[in-house]
Amino acid sequence: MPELPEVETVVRGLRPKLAGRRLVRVETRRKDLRIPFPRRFAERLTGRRVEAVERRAKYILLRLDGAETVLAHLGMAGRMTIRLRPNEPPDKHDHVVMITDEGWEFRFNDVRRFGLMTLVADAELDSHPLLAEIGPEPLSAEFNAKVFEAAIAGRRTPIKAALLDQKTVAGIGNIYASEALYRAGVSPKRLARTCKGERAVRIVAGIKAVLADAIKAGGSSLRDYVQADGELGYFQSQWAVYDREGARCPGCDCRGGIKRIVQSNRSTYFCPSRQK
DNA sequence: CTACCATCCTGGTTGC
DNA sequence: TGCAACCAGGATGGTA
Repeated sequence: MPELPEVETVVRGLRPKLAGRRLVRVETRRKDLRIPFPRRFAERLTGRRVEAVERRAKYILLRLDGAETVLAHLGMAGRMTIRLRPNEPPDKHDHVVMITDEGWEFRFNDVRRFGLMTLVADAELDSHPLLAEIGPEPLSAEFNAKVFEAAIAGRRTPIKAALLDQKTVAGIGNIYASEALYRAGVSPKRLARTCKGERAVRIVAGIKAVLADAIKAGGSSLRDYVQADGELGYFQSQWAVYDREGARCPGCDCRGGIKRIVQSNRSTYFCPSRQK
């Protein structure tokens, strides 16, 4: 899926067209995605004002008037776009369409339907099952080496798997886990509980740096991901290791180049000579 | 707690 | 060219 940088880019694209606007027409075009839409979802949104567009972890939040929030996740292949395109028929995989009072058309397209969109009362947002267990925002000051070390203390799982666990830290997925560990010089196979002290400092710095760089580039585009205006991100050209099996490591002259291994059934890429 | 596997779903790519 | 197998940015729930 879109990981944190891609979701952040989508949020930044949606915000100028959605925040402060009223939804004059809302349509769901099937009854569920990963989970069912709430009862009368479209009716309950129609006429509401979007007060803010925010991100938490990989979730997109449309804060509505009336103290409710649309909580949305893009899954692996979800796209949210917003354009002026009157009367253009929806695509087969456009599952939600919303029109604002200024005539902008929002579409949630998701071929694989691993995404979701639901409606939550603001009072229940923090304790909502989808959000309650999620760890700190990696780009916030509250995510630091001390907090990170505490989160992984005692865990016998490989550090790569621990980074994919949203309880450890929010928003990291398969691409940025590999990239962050490369920047940190830490092997993805190293047990989480051994990533203490200087290693923890380097991993936290690696996470923050790679996510910030990726946001600057508008995220990574391959296959499904596009920004809210349909443009492509370009961070994939800056990947050091992800999807680069056999390529030269950009940081050293090691012979073997980038290696690919499988952990928890997901591909991991790293440079064995730089990452210990 | 942990590892591991299957599952949801579609479509693009690879290999025979 | 056809077709089947495999693979994919996520998350969850079951098993051992």
